[in-house]
Amino acid sequence: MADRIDAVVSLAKRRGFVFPSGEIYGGTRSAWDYGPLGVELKDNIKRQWWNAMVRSRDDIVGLDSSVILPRQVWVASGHVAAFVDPLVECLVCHHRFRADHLEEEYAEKKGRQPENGLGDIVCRDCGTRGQWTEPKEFNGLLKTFLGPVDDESGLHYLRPETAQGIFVNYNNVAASSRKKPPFGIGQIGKSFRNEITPGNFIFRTREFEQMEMEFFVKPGTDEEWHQYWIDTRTAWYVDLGIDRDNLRQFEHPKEKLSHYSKRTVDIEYRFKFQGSEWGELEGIANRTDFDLKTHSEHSGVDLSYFDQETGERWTPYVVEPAAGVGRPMMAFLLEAYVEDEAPNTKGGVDKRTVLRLDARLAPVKAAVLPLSRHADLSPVARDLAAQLRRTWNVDFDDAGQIGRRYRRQDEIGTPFCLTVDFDTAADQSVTIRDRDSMTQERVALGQVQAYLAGRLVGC
RNA sequence: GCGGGCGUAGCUUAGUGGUAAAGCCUCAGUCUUCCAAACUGAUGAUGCGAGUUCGAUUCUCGUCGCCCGCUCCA
Repeated sequence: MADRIDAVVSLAKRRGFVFPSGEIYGGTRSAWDYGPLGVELKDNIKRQWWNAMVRSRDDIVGLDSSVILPRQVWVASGHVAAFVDPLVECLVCHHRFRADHLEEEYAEKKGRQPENGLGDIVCRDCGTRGQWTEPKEFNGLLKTFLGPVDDESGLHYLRPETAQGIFVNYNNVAASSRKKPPFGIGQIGKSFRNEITPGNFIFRTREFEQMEMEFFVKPGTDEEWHQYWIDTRTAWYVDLGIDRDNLRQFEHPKEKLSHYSKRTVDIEYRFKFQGSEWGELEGIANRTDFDLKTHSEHSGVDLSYFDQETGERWTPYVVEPAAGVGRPMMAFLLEAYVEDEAPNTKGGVDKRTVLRLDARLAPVKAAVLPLSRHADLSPVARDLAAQLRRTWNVDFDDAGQIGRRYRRQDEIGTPFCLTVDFDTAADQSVTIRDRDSMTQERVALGQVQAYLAGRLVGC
C-alpha cells in the first residue's frame, strides 16, 4: 500500500532522516539530502555491510577508489557504448524506443534489414508506420570537464558504478595485500547515472551510493560462488530485520542481461510501489572474466593470474554482489514502520508510531529522559547522557511531557529510554524501558553502561 | 526528455478576484508529570517567475517539483 510509503516519506522528512535536496530553491529532481538521523542510519547500514563483507572475513579487503577515472576505463568497460542509446519517439503516441532495438526487432521478425530504415518500422504501441523523430543520443553517463579549459579534451565521466575502480586496481590490491583467488575487494562509494526516470523517493536517484564487492574466483568455480553470494547476501537482510516473505530472488532473463553478465540474480524487496510491487535492493552478477580481460586488452597490462600449484594461467571470473545504500535504507524503514496501540494513563488506548529497527541500525541507541525539568533531575540525567555518549549515539530530551518524549523516541526507533526520576537520587538507579517489549527495569547507575552493552551487541 | 494528473504552514485539510482559517507537530512557560489527549502563550503557508487587473492564492502562460506511464537499473 502506498499509504505506508507516504507515511514513511513523511516521517523521514518530519524527523530529519531525508530532505528534498535544494528545497529552498524549489528542489532539484531526484536528489535527496540525509538529515541528522538519516546520516546515522545510512552510516549504520554501511558499517554493517563493511563488517559483514570486509572486516569479518580474511578473504576480502577494502578499497576506496576515485569517482573520476580516465575516460578509457569506460570505453574498455563497455559503458560508453552501452550507456549511450539513440532514442526515437513516435510522433503520434509519443512513446519512446531505442532506435537500434526497433531495427533489430524488425530484422528478427522479417529476416531482413528495413530498406528505408525507421521509415518501414511500425510503432509497437499505436501501430503508426514510419512517424518518428530524429534519433537523439541519450547518454546515461554524467559528464564533467577537468582542467581549466572547458573543451572536449577535458571530458571525463563520473563513474556509473564503483566496480571499475576495483578492476583497474586489481593488480595493486592483489600484490599489496598478498591475496590470490578466491578473494574479494569491497568498496562503498557514490555513483552517478542519468536515469531517465528517477523517483520513488530515494529508490532511484541520479547520484547514489553503492556497496559493491568484486569476488575473484577460478573459472569453473564461478557458478558455485555465485550461488554462495546470493544466499549470503539474502541472509544479511534477514539478519538485519527484513522479513523473508518480503524478499525474493529475481532471475534476470538471458536476453536482458547487462553487457558484462553471464547470470544476474536480484534480491528484491516488496516495496509495494504503485505500479510495481517489488523493487531491487541488490544485484548479484556473474561478470565472468569480461572486465579483467577487457582491461588487459585496452591497457596492455596483464591482469591474469598464474597459479603456482597447478602451473596454469587464467583470468579470474568475478562474482559481484552490488547493493545500493539508499534502497536498503528505504526497505529497512518500510519494514520497521508500524503503527500499534499502547495504553495511556487515562485508561484509554493510543496509537503509537514506532520504527522497529534492529538496534544495530537505529540512529539513536538510547535516550535519557528526566521525568521533568526539575532542578534535581536534569543534571544527573545530563551526566548520564554524556557518559553513555562516549560509546553510543545518545539523545537527551527534557522538553514537555514524558509520554510524548517516549513516543518521539519510538518514532525514530530508539531501542532504549532511560528515565531519571525523583527516586534516582535516593536509590542511584534509573528506569530503562525497552522499545519493543515495553517492559521496564530498574538499573543502578553504575550498571547502565554494562546493561546497554549487553543489549546493543554489534552496534 | 515526452504524454497525463497535482502544487495553501513541517503534516492533514478549509477558503476567497479585496486583511488566508483550523487541528496536529514544533517552541517557551506552569504543574514531583512514567507512555502523544492539562493550562497559558508563540513561531509558521498560497512552489517560483511573468502576464491580465485598481488589486491575483484564485484567471492565463512559463518554470520548478511531486505522482502515473515510456525507459533505466544499485
